[in-house]
Amino acid sequence: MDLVYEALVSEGGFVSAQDLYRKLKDRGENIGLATVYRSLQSLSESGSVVIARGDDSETIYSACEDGTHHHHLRCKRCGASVKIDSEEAERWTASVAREYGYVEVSHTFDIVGICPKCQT
Amino acid sequence: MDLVYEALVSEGGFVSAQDLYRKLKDRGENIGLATVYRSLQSLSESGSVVIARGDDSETIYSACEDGTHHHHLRCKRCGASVKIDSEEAERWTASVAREYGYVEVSHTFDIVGICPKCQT
DNA sequence: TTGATATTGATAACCATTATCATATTTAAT
DNA sequence: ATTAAATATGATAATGGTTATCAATATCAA
Ligand SMILES: [Mn+2]
Ligand SMILES: [Mn+2]
Ligand SMILES: [Zn+2]
Ligand SMILES: [Zn+2]
Repeated sequence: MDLVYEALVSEGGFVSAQDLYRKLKDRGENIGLATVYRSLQSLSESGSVVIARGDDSETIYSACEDGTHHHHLRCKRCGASVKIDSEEAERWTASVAREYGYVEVSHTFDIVGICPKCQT
Repeated sequence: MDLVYEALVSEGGFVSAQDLYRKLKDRGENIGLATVYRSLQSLSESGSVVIARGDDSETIYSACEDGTHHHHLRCKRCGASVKIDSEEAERWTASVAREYGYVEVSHTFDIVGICPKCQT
């Protein structure tokens, strides 16, 4: 668990469970894939890891200490992400939900692009 | 292809390929699961079907003739969805992308709640 | 020390999706 | 209408990320 969290923190951005597992193994750690999944799962439940869905069918994870509601702008090349303020978008979703009479409305924003460093 | 499209239209909202397949079989149609996937795939490429990712790991599809960029507010109970105007959110994402120097930025909004009909 | 409890790693199972392939259907040319 | 090539279809196997299982190991409290 601590090992997985460390590795994820040092990763800096979003990474898949499989990739994280490979990197840990390559580093010589004795760890199982199931443990990586389990750790990421409980870390996300405890709020220190955020989850997103990459372009493909892999779930990707990133360490994020901030427990308050926010979103990320993520690089599709390297996985780097920046926390972004979303007040404006929050108000928009709330007003849309009200307009159509939907309740218990939640949302997921997946915003991806190419970060400054990855631009040739 | 036409059969799949019809079924999806009559469905009204979002539904998974597996569910659509089951409903077609229950209706007595002679169709294969692969054909359902293939049809939904090409329909989405031709722009008459939109794709989203449900809470679980299933991809869900909905007939949507509107080829312009827009988003949906979807009911997590019955799959019903309403097309929503997102100009405000579009401007927000564009400004965020500019602020952090990200280019080629695209986004996916998944906004789900409980529709008026499904509220007890 | 000892016994109960929780964690771990290896591996099998799961399941949505895709690839394969033989058959059936459509299309175009003769 | 015949025939041959091209395309679409359904059945089924394969893929791959994720989860379940389980025996072994570590942790903890008497
Ligand atoms: Mn938000
Ligand atoms: Mn948009
Ligand atoms: Zn980058
Ligand atoms: Zn509903």
